[in-house]
Amino acid sequence: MLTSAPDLHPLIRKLESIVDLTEDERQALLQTPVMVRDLKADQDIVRDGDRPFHCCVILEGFAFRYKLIEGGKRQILSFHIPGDIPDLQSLHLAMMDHNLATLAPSRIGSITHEAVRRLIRMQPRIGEVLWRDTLIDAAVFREWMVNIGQREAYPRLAHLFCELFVRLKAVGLTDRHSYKLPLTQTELGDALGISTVHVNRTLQQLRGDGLITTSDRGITIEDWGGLEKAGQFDPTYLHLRKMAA
Amino acid sequence: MLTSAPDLHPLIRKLESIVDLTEDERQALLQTPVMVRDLKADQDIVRDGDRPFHCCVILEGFAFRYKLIEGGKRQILSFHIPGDIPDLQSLHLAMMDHNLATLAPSRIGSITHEAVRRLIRMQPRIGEVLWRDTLIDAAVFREWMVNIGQREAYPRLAHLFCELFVRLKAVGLTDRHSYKLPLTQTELGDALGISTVHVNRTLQQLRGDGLITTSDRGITIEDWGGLEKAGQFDPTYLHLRKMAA
DNA sequence: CGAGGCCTTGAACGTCGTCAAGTGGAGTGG
DNA sequence: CCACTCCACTTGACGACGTTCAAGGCCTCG
Repeated sequence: MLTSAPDLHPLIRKLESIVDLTEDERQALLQTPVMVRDLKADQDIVRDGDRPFHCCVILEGFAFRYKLIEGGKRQILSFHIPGDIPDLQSLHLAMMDHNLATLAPSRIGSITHEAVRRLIRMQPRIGEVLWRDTLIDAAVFREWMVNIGQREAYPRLAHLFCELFVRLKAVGLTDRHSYKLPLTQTELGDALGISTVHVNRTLQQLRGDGLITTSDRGITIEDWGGLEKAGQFDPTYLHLRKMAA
Repeated sequence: MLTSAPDLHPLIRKLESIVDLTEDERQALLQTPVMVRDLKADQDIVRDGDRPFHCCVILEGFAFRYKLIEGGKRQILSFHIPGDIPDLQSLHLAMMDHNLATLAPSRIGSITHEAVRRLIRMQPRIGEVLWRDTLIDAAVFREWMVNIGQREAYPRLAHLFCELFVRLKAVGLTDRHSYKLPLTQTELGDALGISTVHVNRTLQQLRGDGLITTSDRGITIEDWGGLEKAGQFDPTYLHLRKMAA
């Protein structure tokens, strides 16, 4: 748990996937005080009902947000990759209305709200970028609503795999057409609103149709065009500067 | 289509349901130039793919956001009531990724992005409130994801009716336990990810259980406690200052 | 008075959930 | 080094929640 010279480059890379940054802005970001922690997989970072006084940046690893409801069900709300600030909303919404946890062993940076506010005051354009980032967050929620509400299991899975590929590619975390994906089938199900058993069967179809192959903790897209079509995927809602292909 | 002395009070009322405003801030809002239009029901206000240069405020009536997908399906993303700024995200996301339309005859105000930016520059705290408003928007999306992804039709409908009641009450648009609700069963279905036929049958159950009664274009909650329980409703996610009961 | 929405109802079908059991790999401890 | 456990994945059977198709009634509006 160190407080010095943290590597905020994942954040900068992420922000540059949505806007240009000036040298001043980049410097201001790099000088922001960050506390870094290394967490194991499946550890809660912030919990429903908490009133956090800092925001988290994913520096390495994966995280996800989720809500639990009576009856033991869980809805996963989003997946987060290096550069994301999954609880940026806590800057203006005092109380957490969901949980944030690691999906895999991760390096997490914490920036106090105070420091974020100072950063925004010094570099107002960064404030706009952060606002914009939360708006993209909301845009992804909207697309997930469409996915969960209107599509069947097969396209639903396809769409998610497309989204993750494009987002990871935007921050340079893909390897050709493969990427790390430390998700269990239960987690996939909780994210997409389908049961684990059905995830299993549907994945087999996707593999059988030659769209993807899965390895230990990763996935390879064998037929991007086919997957995109199967998931009716259109990356516009991610509001990236340059689109992947 | 007039450009003078518009009544922005619905917006002020809405913003005051989430924060306190100073007199200066209220004045600044009232002096913001607004163009007012009266629209009929079922009219698109902004369309997917547009690059709007202004934001819309609902002054009277109801609106909703939706996405269309191949196959003719439609997902309704949110419902909007007087005081809401449903396309505030266009301030920082150039291209619309969904549609915005009226649900009933409505009076819509338009404020140019330019004017919004000026307002924020003059009254930075209003900028924070607007950011906060978009964050609440996202919080509602999250709760809808839970609703659509994890709950069955019966609680899903109950939850939506609870949410609309609390939101309308927060801006003073309820009458005891009744409120105007100009929604067809098809629209309810498209919002909740269930078919029209099933909405119909499930509504009959809600009525049969004495939780609600429906009139022409309105709904009355007959048993708030029961409805809340049926929908597992907890208004925390709306991040209002004072909660309704 | 006709037309078009919206609501309602019935019946058949299907996607998906639940229950249950079994496999296999990874990590733990004897 | 080999049980043993735990967890993720897999498979089969059955049932149910919800969809689709089809048709009829009611109200509003032109």
